[in-house]
Amino acid sequence: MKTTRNTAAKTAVLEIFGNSKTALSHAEIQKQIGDLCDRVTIYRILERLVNDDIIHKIVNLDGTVKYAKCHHHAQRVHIHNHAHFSCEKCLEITCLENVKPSYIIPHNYKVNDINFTLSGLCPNCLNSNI
Amino acid sequence: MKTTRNTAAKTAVLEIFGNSKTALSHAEIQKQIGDLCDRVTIYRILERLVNDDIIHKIVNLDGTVKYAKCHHHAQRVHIHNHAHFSCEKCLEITCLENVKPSYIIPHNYKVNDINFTLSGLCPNCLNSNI
DNA sequence: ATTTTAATCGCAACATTGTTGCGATAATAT
DNA sequence: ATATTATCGCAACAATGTTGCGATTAAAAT
Repeated sequence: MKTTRNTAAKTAVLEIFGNSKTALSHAEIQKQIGDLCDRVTIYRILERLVNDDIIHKIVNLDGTVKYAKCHHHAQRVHIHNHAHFSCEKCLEITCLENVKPSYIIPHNYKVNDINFTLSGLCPNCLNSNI
Repeated sequence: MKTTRNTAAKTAVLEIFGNSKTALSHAEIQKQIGDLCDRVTIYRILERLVNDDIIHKIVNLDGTVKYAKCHHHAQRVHIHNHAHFSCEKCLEITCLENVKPSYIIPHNYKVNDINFTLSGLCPNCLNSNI
């Protein structure tokens, strides 16, 4: 039945996500974790958290991978269909929970998951550009 | 003025794209190229072709990167705002040129580029599943 | 409280993907 | 034919992710 365990490393990773308003990469998590656990362990924790729908994986336009907390809205089936915004300047990735794309797809395709990422300048960097 | 040259390797890569109906990864191109040119050269050719708007880069949900030919429709500004479909079974990625998402974004964000990828079963694999 | 079990970990080793510097090569303009 | 310089090949490196396996350890069972 595959129970999932609470370990020190997992707790630490969850706390890091709790303190972050933006999505985090493996490297960023590792920097915060320090030598509390191994590099590989972080990969495995992230994998588990994704499977348990506690975080979701975000792939950016440039191919970089980040993770962010899931905010469940009492949906039965949990699909991460909201948009992500990737700032070209500060490189931060944020979930735009309320931005959901609408689209029409040919009937002979079966869609299981979607990825909708917008890239450009976030409000902070847009202001400091003026 | 930076002229761009036609080399044997570039011609070969373009021909491979011409013969493919789906998007191609660096590894797939390399397999077809054989030892006609170096691995690094393929990276540099892909980089150039992207800059010249001859191909566009597609980042899949799982983080894999592929490239596909651009189909220009007499637009002045060339934005790759169409959807891409990634089949979970045959792993092929195809451009859905006619599928374009509509969405509403907060005004304080400046969007320069978008990535809209759908993942699931393509028509071929959907049929063979029945 | 002690034992059992299997989920998780650390480590080492490896694979893939992508980048950079630099001297050599070759496409194009003159 | 010659000059210019975009492109190439090679080697070396870096980042990211994966796998196997014996050692730990959280949590269930006793």
